[in-house]
Amino acid sequence: MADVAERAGVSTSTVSRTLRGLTTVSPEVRARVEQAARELNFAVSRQASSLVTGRTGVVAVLVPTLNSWFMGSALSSLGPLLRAAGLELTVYVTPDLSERASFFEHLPARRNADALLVFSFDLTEEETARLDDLGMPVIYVSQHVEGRPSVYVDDVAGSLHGTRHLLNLGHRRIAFVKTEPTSGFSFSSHERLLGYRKALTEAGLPADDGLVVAAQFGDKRSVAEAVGALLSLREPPTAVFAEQDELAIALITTLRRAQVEVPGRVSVLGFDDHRMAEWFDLSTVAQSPSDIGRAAGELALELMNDSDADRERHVVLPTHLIPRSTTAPVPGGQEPREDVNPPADS
Amino acid sequence: MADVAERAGVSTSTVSRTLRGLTTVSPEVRARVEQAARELNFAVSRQASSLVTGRTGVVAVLVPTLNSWFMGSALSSLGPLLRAAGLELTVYVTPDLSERASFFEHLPARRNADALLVFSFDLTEEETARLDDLGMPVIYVSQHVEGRPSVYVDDVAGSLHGTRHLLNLGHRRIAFVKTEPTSGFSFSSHERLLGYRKALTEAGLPADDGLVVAAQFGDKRSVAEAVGALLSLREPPTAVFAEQDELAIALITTLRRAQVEVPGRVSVLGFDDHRMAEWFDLSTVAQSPSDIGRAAGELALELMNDSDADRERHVVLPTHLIPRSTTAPVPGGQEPREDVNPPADS
DNA sequence: TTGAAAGCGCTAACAG
DNA sequence: CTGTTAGCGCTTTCAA
Repeated sequence: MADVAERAGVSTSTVSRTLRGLTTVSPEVRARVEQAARELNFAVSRQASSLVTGRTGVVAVLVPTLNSWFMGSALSSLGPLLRAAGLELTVYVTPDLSERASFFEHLPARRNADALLVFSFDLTEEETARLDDLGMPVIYVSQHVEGRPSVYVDDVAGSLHGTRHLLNLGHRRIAFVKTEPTSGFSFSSHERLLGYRKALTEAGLPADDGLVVAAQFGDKRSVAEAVGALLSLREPPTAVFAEQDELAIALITTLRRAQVEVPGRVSVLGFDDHRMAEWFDLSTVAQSPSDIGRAAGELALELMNDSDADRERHVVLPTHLIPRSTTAPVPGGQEPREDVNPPADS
Repeated sequence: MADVAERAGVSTSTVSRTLRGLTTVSPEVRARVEQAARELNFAVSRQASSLVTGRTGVVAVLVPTLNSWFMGSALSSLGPLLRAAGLELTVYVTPDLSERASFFEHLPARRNADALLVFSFDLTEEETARLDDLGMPVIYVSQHVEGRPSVYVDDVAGSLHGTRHLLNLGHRRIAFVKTEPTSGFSFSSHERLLGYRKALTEAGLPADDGLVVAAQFGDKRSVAEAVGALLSLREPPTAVFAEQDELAIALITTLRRAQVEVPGRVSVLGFDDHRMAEWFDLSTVAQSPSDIGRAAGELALELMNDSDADRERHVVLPTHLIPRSTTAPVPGGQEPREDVNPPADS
């Protein structure tokens, strides 16, 4: 910066002011400084400036993985939003429990970010407490934590509506397939199961634990076992609600391979509206990760810049049922019954 | 840090040495300092330390998007690798040309990273030159640039082998469907087309431009048009090689919807071995993005830490043909001909 | 093995 | 509107 100052014939203070866009610089001086900076290919060292301002100019995100449709979409919208605000995005990828433990032990973000976005984690009390005294805004994304800023879709309502759709098609035996609980790395899982149960209760149907099974969509065997469990029930389901689209696709493939027609014999409903859902013509409950990313970024900016901002704000995004061709009326021509519809819409 | 020093009854120099793991600290002092640091919940400010050391402790990546199977997998393996080396990962997401221009204009990474990994870009000479005097190692990933460190799979060989597979099944009319050229955001595209052409030439087949069409897999209409173009040829293809798995899936869906059996009438081969490929039972040419991410990270570490390292090293990763159920012998029972096989294996 | 002192490159407060 | 001055929190000589 000293070089730039010398070349422009001014002090470093002036260079600093110019480069930060302060208005208290005369146009001619500004022009000279900018040219000098350009000629010398100068860029301000964030390290040095943050040392004195106390702001790092970076927003950190903690994610279980980057290898998912959800995270990819969310961060792809978050990134540009932050850059537009002059901020950098640093990512902590925590694929397993030991990485996670290490993150919480060292909290490397501590002094190296102005805000932290925590994605899709199911945190322990202790972990949350740890983050509380991190000294920066912490936003919980795709999950909600009491009394802390959060951004998420209403998973309960989403699966409530999804299940109602199946009920309205006349289905009475509706299974729910959840992902294998990879301890602490998913939050929505419970909520979606909750919405499913709520809809059944609403319809006066008894809870049947045999209809709730778990599977990992990366693992053909586990999917086959889940399907097997359902098909071997005394009274097998006529519809399956999958916790995620990818799981739904795995289920459909497995069912069809076993000569069980979808939706002829079993309807399958997903959750996400994953990019692949359209090609599979999968009926699903849509959420928009890019909206989530954007909302989370905006909330982060607000909390960073405005100390009066509501530090307990919850931003809840909607879901939308997208009926496509993997859900159909219950086989046997049974007409949807009136009493299926809930007394009032939530 | 001063607080820690006081609490441990030593100087800040000693604290600094301890926390960096230097061996020139007596065990008892080290213990005291570590405890004090823990009690005060202290973390070193990267900003301050990098100001004096000149190293930022961050590795930057420039990516066109995060919203893809490839990027997600690559970064999911890169992230933990860097963290293990005590480095942070900052991501510049550049989804469009204006963001890209802005990145190259300001080069925000300039003084704020120790290395830059550039993913999947098709750079202009000028952009490459710009990166050359960034003052840090720049590694080109999933692309190769003459005289610069690069990590990529051998796309040419991959599609050469893929095409040979189709030839060996007796196919003679083999189409290639590429992605719409989103100017400058893909590199492998050309290479894969090249490998395809090479295989045809090898087999003594003429190049037929009518067999090469473009489509965007996000856009049903464009996929339908591409399929239409192929089906309306005087002599339609009996096999289609798609530049990417997602495109292959879109093609298969579109073909089947049009009552064109796959692989009964048309074989379809993909490229990537995307997570979904297995569920679709898609024949494909596999690459491993997580291996790429890992190799890129290792190369970056090497270039950052060892000034004698080869600054022009190219790491080329292999591809593997995975035959599944979307490729079959050419319809009509025509036997594979001997002269299809190339004189020598590459 | 430890401490004292001198900056790293920048911004902020205060004069002018 | 611009320059001077004093640090921000660390690491690194250099001495002890």
